[in-house]
Amino acid sequence: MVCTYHMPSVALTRVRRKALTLLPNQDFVTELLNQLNEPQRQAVTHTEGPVMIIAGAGAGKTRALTYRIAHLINKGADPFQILALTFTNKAAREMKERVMELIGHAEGRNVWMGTFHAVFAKILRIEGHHLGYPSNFTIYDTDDGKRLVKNIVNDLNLDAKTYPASFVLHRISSAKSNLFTPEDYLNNSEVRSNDQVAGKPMIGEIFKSYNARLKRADAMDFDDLLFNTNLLFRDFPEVLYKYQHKFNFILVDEYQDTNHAQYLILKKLAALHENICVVGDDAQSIYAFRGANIQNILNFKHDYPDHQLYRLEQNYRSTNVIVQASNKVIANNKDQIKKTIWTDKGEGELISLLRATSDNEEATLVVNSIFGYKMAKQLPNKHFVILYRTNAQSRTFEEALRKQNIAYRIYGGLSFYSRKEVKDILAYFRLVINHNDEEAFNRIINYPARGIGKTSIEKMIVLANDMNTSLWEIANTLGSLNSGLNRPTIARVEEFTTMIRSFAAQLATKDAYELAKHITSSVGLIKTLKEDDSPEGISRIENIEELLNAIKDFTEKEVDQDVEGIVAGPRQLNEFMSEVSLLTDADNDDPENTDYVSLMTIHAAKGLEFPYVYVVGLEENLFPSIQSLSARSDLEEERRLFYVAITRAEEKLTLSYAESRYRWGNLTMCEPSRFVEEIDPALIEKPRRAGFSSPAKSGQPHQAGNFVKLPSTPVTSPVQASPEDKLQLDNFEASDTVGLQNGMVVLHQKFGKGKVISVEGTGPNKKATVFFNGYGQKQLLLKFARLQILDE
DNA sequence: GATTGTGCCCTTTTT
DNA sequence: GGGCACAATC
Repeated sequence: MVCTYHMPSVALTRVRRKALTLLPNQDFVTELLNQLNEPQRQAVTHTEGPVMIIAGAGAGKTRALTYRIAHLINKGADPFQILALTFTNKAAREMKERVMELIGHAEGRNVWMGTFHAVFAKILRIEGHHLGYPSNFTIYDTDDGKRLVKNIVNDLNLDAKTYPASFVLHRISSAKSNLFTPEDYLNNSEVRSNDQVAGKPMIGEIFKSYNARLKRADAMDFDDLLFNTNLLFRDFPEVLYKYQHKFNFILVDEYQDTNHAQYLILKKLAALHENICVVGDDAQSIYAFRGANIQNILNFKHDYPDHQLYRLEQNYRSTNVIVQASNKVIANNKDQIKKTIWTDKGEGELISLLRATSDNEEATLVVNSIFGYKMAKQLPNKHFVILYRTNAQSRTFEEALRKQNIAYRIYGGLSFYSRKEVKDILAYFRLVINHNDEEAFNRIINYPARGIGKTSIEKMIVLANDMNTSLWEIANTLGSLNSGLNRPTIARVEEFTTMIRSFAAQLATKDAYELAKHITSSVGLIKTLKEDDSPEGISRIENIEELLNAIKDFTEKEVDQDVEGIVAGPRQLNEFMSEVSLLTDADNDDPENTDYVSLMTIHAAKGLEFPYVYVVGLEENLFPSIQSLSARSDLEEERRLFYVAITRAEEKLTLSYAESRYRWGNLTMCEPSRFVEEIDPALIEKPRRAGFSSPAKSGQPHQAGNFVKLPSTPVTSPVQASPEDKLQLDNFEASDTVGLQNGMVVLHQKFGKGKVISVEGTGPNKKATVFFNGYGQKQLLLKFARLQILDE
């Protein structure tokens, strides 16, 4: 955990001003700088004034940042005065580790290093009272936000189909990222007419209510952390001055991904010293969908006319084949700053392209390829990563890896902290810490069941809305209100609030683990879960145990002293909770067992590198995604995403696609992605496919890159001959299985003889359900299955 | 009020 | 294929 929040009572004014004991060590500095190339060295040693570093993929961006921090401290800068902002916890942690390696643990840990959200949350816990927030405010995640929007849509008697929670929330998020208040939103005629045209005129009203409900719950969503920080610095100059003064040196990673709110905060913070160094690559901007604004790179040039620009164009990561392929791909984008990325790492292996008939076969092919390389070259699992566009694609690879007994780890997806049972327990902790947290209240008031039903809760919510107060307040004054609840129900609600209060009373006296354990056992959740002895039920209990273990680790862990003057002591539950809300699954690495194949979305892979990279699911409508095809800017973002994907590879890049894939339980036809065609064919090895053999079964995996090629399969590069290829396939289907009917006996190259159960769909989507002896029922796309009719 | 059953939407991507 | 909201039934 990088950015640790500590007790808010410890004010920043209790400064433990460190004497600058570390004298510049000339040998060390020289050695440090000798490890850099010329532009890197210039960027690192140019410490005063605004600096922008435009760095290509693999050009040593992180290295420049970490060395810069080390160099600053060596020159005598106080680590407490350095602020380094990243976009992911993982990036922040890695940077911190590298800085500590360079200059030692004692100094390195004092640098303020964390994600925008984590650092600003920390500041808001200390300063939020200026804006009317208590220091124990809750951070609502997307899930909480969606529930709240749903409730509001319901309360306003709006149609849930016209106002889907995720859509509304996205609009609200964009508005907040651009610093729109609900009032700004409602008064903006352009926005309003957009909503009007879209048939969703009430979004502004929902936004207004959403913000009011957040405030009432003493809660902020992710966007509020930025919005409110900006507000704080805008309206409270003395607070701004304090932090301007504190952060003498500001460093920002992945600057191309900053949104408008982040841009303005940075501008304000840096205004006093103007010692701001931003590092970015426009080609790797992949977060425009959540408000990132590449224009911020241009704004930087305008805001700081005397800035110095450094370009890092030498790629140290990848082979020439990979660098050339990525240059070619990104050249298709109109919007870009021209760069010439080069490497002297040597040509390297050609890019492999795997073509599979189905998503399952794609997974088998990829995993067999991994297995082959592992065996042939004796490589550890951690050299491999499988990258995909959407989280949903992980399943088939997971299964294939499990079959081959290869250790793997999935990043993202349904994260540990978003599992229902974990969220339930966390809701108890949240409510204990912040009684006004309504999402938590709603979640657990009747879970486990304590006889407080839906109608009772509805009545309380109506009361809360009428009196504009929190649910907690209503729950505590039910006896004196004309609530319409019956006496036994009121008694049960009172029992609940009394219990929560008794937990709260122990916040200060028990450490995080003791209290968490006490709450978990007192509320009877484990007991409820134990009644379910299915595998899922058992895994739920295990997850809760895992959560308690995590809290135990946290409690025992040494306090990271990155707030000045912090008093070490047993760590408490509210400290744990303030960290957990900004955590994602990727932040839970098990240090004991690190040798696994990684599976993650391309977004999650940004900033990482692996020797062997598999980019899978390269199909039109999946990658690029179907939503991106209507606007050029969206398509270009997808292309940048592809660029990010292929530039993760150090030695060997393998691309794959499937010709058919299950989506939403339906078999869909796929065409290879246009991105594959954008790579110079000379850089790609002839495509291979596994044909219809079943390699996983034999236990005899193929040698690296040596798949069975079936003579009957037309093997052509999709780059050169895909139309022709398709034509052949179409003809095949038309001539051979056009008259396929129920009850016919057919021959399949892999499954053998089978009987047709049903035929559905038309044209290229025509498919048959066939029962094969020994294989069972299969759904086959006629276009690919090449069924031979034996008998009628 | 709780439990079980049924239809409906879903899939971008993350802090 | 699966999770979740709503409906029907005890």
